[in-house]
Amino acid sequence: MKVLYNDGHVDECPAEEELHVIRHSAAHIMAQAIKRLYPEADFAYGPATDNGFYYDVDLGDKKISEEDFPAIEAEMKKICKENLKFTVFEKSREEAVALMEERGEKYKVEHIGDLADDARITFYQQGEYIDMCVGPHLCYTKALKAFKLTGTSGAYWKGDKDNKMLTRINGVAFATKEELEEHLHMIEEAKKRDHRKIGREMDLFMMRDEAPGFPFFLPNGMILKNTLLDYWREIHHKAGYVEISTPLIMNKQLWKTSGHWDHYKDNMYSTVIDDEEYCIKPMNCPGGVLVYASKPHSYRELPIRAGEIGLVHRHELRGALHGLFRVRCFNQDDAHLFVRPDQLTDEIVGVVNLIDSVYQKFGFKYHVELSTRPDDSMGSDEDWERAEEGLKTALNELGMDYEVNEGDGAFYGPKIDFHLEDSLGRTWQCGTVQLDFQMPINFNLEYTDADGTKKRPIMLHRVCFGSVERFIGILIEHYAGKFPTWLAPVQVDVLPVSEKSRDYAHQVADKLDAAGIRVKVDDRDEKIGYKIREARSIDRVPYMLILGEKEVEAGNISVRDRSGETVQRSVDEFIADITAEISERRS
RNA sequence: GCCCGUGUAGCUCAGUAGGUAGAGCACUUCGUUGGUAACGAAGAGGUCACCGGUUCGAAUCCGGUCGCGGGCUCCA
Repeated sequence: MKVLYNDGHVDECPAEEELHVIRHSAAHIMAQAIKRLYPEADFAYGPATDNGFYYDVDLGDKKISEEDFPAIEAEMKKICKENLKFTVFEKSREEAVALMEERGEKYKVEHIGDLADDARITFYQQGEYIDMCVGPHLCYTKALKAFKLTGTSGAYWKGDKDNKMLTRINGVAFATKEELEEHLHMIEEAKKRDHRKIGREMDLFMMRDEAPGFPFFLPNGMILKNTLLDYWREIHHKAGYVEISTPLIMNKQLWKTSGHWDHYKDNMYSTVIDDEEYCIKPMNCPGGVLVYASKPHSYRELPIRAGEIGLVHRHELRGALHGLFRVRCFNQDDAHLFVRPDQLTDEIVGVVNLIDSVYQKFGFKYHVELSTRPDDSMGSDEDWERAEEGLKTALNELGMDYEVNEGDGAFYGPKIDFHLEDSLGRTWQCGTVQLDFQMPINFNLEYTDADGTKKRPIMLHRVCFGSVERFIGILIEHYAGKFPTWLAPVQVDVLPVSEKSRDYAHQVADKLDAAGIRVKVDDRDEKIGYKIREARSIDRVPYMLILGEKEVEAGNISVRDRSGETVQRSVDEFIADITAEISERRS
């Protein structure tokens, strides 16, 4: 595919960049269409995205909603059909400002002001539409063949909540109509995996208007949660962790000492007890610190790795709430490590490896970010530099790829974040390792070193799942509710064909139950096809036992797995196999 | 918190021009004893999110509140 670069030359585009160019050009063509239909439209940023593009636009008093999409798409198609030629030209800063002012593009004028002094300022033009852009772009509008507008939303100018909110119009674009159709179909399929939908169908959890952002876990969801925590306890015990539990409510003075009151109070719930102010913990660390500080420590004891499944409450903005992914109370699979400086890198590496092993267990794709010092932070520059260096050293030692997320660290220290994908490809922060010099200072934590002097330990905060609730949401979408047997709330559904095999079904189920298998009997007065349908599409059980007169007579069972394959087996054989599958936590 | 959209039975959704509500599934009962993705019939179930306004009359129109959805901001 030939594209137009911003120095004016036309060249073959590297294959891996083609879609990006198509999508970016689609944004320009959409802007042109909108400008034709809404002359007052003032455009801000309009980049390509993973599957498409968007343009942020200020429409003054006018509004664009999805109802207007057919008209905009029709105009875009018309522009494509006109087969306008893309051209490019460069301007000096003054000329650029003059051009954009003349065309009433105030956001572009502001953007020019933000560009580096030596930046080349180039403009792409197709037909009457001119846009400041570094390109490259398609050569002709006809080269855009497959696109669709997908929605509108609000977006702050330059991503700053103190700025004006613009209208963002999103679209998707592909090289061919077939790929576009395939993508739209994929999105439809992905929506069926939504954890909110599956959570309801499988009776895992529920939300109520009476408690927005505070999930209710139902019996099936509790099995899932507890099974995950059993796994967590096992691997943490092996990795040398101990477990503690600290109070949900602690007095306000503690949160002042920790720094939470100064840096996090907008997110904290509080209450009054005996006329004194108390806070509901938004994080577990101060509790963990009090446990450490409760007695003297020797250098020989370190590192101390104290785990805590801690329920935290945070006042999240209601517009941010999202199923189990963003809630107002959640369990962190937390741990605080108190380490000597010479142990730091090894401990970070150990934590990162532990998190990686958990994600591999479930087959998750993830990416890593190193988040650095935020504006609102505590502590000295030197400590922050040391801390950021410490995390980088560990990541480099592991040979791990990571992005740097400037200014996104915790107020007490920088962090390594692990981001997992949901069914629609949105990413959510789950695991994190945070390095903290501040909390040990604020609480005057010490250990006695080999030479008898008092030293300050370094503190690591870390989670693997992150939020157990969020992790469960990701798991539900990852497996589309078809959990591996060890996690499945119902592992075996026993389906008698008729009343004649009902007693036998209960006998078999009792035997499985005695072997510790999570089993259910569907002895309703329904036909076998109906029961199978429900067991696979609603309960999503790994195994069904189909028991009719044939099995009663033979004294065996028919085992139907998720693929629909059915085999005749003895009950004992089946119990032996499924027990092994569960205890090995096979995926 | 901000922008847009939205809120009718447990779930998925109809409800045309304002005249106090419907379907399918689920549920209950009865019949049916059925062999690998929906057996038949009957019944029960809703102050149409909430508050206020317009109107002789509001699920329907208007305002506010709350919830939910897609984003932004923020975050595990």
